[in-house]
Amino acid sequence: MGDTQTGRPRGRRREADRNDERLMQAAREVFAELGWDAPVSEIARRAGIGMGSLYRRYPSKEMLAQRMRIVGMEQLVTQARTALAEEPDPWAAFARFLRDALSDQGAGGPLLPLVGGRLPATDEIVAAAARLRAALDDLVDGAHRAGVLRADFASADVPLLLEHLTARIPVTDERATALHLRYLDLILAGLRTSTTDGPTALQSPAPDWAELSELWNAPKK
Amino acid sequence: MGDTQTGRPRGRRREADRNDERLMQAAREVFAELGWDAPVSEIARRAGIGMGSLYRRYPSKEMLAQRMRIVGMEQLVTQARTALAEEPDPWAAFARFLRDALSDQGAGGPLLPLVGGRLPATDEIVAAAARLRAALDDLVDGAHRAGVLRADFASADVPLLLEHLTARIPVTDERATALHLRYLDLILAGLRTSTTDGPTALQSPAPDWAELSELWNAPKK
DNA sequence: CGGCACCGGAGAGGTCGATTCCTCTTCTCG
DNA sequence: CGAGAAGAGGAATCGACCTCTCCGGTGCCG
Repeated sequence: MGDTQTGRPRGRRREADRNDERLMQAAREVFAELGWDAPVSEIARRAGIGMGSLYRRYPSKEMLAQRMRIVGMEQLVTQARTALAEEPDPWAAFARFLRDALSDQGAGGPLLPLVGGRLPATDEIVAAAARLRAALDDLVDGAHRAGVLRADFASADVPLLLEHLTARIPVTDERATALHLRYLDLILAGLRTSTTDGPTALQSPAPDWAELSELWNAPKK
Repeated sequence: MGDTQTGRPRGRRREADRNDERLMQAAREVFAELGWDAPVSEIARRAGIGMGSLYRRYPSKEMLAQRMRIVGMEQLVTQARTALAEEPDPWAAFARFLRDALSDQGAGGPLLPLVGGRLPATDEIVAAAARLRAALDDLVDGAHRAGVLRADFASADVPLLLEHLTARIPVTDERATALHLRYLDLILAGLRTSTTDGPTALQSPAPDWAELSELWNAPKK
């Protein structure tokens, strides 16, 4: 059945779908590298499609970015769930997720685009954020319960950490990713509970998800 | 004597000097928050001076930024030297320097501006970078020799770490600094040599100063 | 083979920012 | 005290650049 309902896309229609994928891909890369100010034309160029096609699919730059944010978050959710499912050890799952998120193997794009916050919050975005939160909670709670992750680390720290770790530095994508992973290793070392260290409590309070959503969404205009 | 030579600045001249300080201060803040694309007018606004005055002092935005980079680097050098002088314990000195650099107490500005690399390298910049390197080498070597800092951490990691840690997030300056310090604590925990952990070697190779200077300076045009 | 739906890309119109220019103020000095 | 220098301030200039629209060309279907 499945195929019968929508009909397997063929010809022109198939190209449109492929274009859409390339678009998301390109948008991820470009926004990650240049930030919100990246010219739309650059996205089109990298996707190998014309401006016309891009704007037919998404009515505005903002809509494009919104969609990309959702796709990005869903990708993180998938990576979190996969890590959880494939790694029996809670610490391994946690560490693997962070590494996957940074190297972003699935998408091929070198960086992940939590991107230009300060866009109006769509219902879809809110929903995606909720799913992301749930997934990260699972990951972090699991590690906490296993006693391998320092207790003063919250799940809301994860997106912020990723955002810090993906700081844009003007080197080749490959080297940038390598450096990101290097510093992730450092942070993982600091995150792991060690029975020897006592006085290493974090001094500033953890962020919570309310703070994150304020940070990600425009002040409800 | 001393005063006789230049004459203690008075009146208009004195105001000009004060303006210059405010300018550097404002530039630090604004560039730190908005990045290289920050409008010059915003810097002037925050410094409380007019565009005319700004442009009489610095012939272009680029020159202004260059000077600011030098001032920023010198400030880091001072902080490093101070930490080294005032903290007998190598680890304490190292940690204190990083904390100082992030909270930037001396300047009053909330963030430090390693800023928009990719500007042509002035001789002055090269010299300042060399002094910075020397200071950081001292700090890192001291900790290494004391055996309190993991061996695979290089002095060239310091500027990169700072750059990562100061990732711009759109919250109040105070909260941003708090979060930066939070993640610094995490990294410090990971940086400290612990005799218990073996398998935590960093996977990506350390950066070196040659890489940094490429990253900071425009490809000699 | 004709028509439709879609593609790519040049260009209109508008925003925004670096730099300049001109006016008004504050000192300095004879 | 008045003229002139040295600045201060900020509006106006001159482009650069970007988003989004419009249009001629092309491949696929019947």
